[in-house]
Amino acid sequence: MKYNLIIADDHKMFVDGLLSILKEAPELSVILTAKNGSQVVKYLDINGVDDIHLLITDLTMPEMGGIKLNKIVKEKYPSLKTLVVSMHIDGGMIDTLIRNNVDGYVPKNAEKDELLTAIRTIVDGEKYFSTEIKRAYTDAMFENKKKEEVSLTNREKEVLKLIAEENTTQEIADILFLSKHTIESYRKNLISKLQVKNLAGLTKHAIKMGLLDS
Amino acid sequence: MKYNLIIADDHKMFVDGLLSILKEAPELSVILTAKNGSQVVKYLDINGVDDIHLLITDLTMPEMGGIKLNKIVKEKYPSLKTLVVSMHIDGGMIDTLIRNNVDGYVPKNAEKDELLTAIRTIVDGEKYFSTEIKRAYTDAMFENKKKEEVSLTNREKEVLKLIAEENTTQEIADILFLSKHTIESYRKNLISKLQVKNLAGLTKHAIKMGLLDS
DNA sequence: AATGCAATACCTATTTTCAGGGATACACAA
DNA sequence: TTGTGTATCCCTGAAAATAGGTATTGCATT
Repeated sequence: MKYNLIIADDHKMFVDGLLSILKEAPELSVILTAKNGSQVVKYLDINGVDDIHLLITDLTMPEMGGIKLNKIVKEKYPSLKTLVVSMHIDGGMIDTLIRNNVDGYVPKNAEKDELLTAIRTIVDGEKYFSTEIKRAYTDAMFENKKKEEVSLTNREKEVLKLIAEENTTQEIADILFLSKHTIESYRKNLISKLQVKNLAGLTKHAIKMGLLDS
Repeated sequence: MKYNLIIADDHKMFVDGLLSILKEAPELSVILTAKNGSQVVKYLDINGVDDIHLLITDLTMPEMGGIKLNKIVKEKYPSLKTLVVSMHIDGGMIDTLIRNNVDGYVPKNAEKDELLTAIRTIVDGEKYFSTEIKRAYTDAMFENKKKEEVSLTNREKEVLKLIAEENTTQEIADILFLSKHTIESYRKNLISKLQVKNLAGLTKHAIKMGLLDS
């Protein structure tokens, strides 16, 4: 059986590395390499998913990252398997991915054998998560079992981002054309939702959630 | 002329990608691939630097990262050229590297041709920096020319850490057995030294400086 | 039709931060 | 010995954040 893959990663050297590893597996062929999630979605929308078996994706990419890509793919093309290969091991991200039915996750510093094992396991219909990933995930769950169910609305994220960018309540109100009282409410809700004590805690969450450009 | 290289990067897949690119250049041969800076330093201390021409290094690695590695190498073995290949483009890091006499810097999403050009330019005795890197560097310089010389005292770092950990001034005073006024002074100095506007800015710096455990 | 959630807006009161001062004491170096 | 830097402490007044509420609108789901 032959399997066709799509690779999504904006780091060319990583893609090259992946391709050279995949050369060792003659049953795997790469149909498309994309620099971001949008390109993958566009390709699938045009060409369909029928002859594609696996999407290997990085997490941090311009335009559309791996988390959103995985979510969209699993909604529109649930038959397509997805494998995340990323440098970042973050319990929260893993949680989101699992909730969105990702099929596997290996860190970028994995051995090539592990990567091939992951790919073969997944195209075979099973899931594959590296031990580091599983450990990070359970760690995150134990550390802080509340964090799972924290979901912020878009407006809340917008406000949180502006807070972390050192704007005062009044400044945020001016930026968003809202009342200062509204922003105060958002801040209050953010502090209680994220279970932090002040601005410092909010800022740390904003960074962890990748809301800031830097 | 034949050139011998050392590669330092903890991401195996990236190293594989690099090796496959370097296969195209028969005059370049890789003598050592290391997972962190310490391994490189250890190798050089034992084997000497006489037949090594270029060190290609990532920035973020366990034990010893690329910044420290470059610094040590340039101090002990100034004849060895260094090329940083990293995903992170940070003006401050670039500045540090340049001050430590790095020979080149290309981002990991560079084309393979650019990487080969960089390597050849450097072993030829010139420096090579990608346009993205140069832009990021000048951006950083214009944005904020003070940042270079910001050095915090140990006490200031201690206070900054506690601030970022969501303690109020009074709480920090209690922890450090100091007057609340003292902590207020520190906070004030930190805000002006780091050129930020409030707690959020302080917290971001604390994170960037690696003061927090998380 | 009713419930729930998101987004919006307002209020009071208290605590904390922020801005801009000044001041002492000590150590180390020029 | 005369700075220079670090660490410590104090003051005032204004601005902002925090805590703990209430309330209206609209939209979506039940």
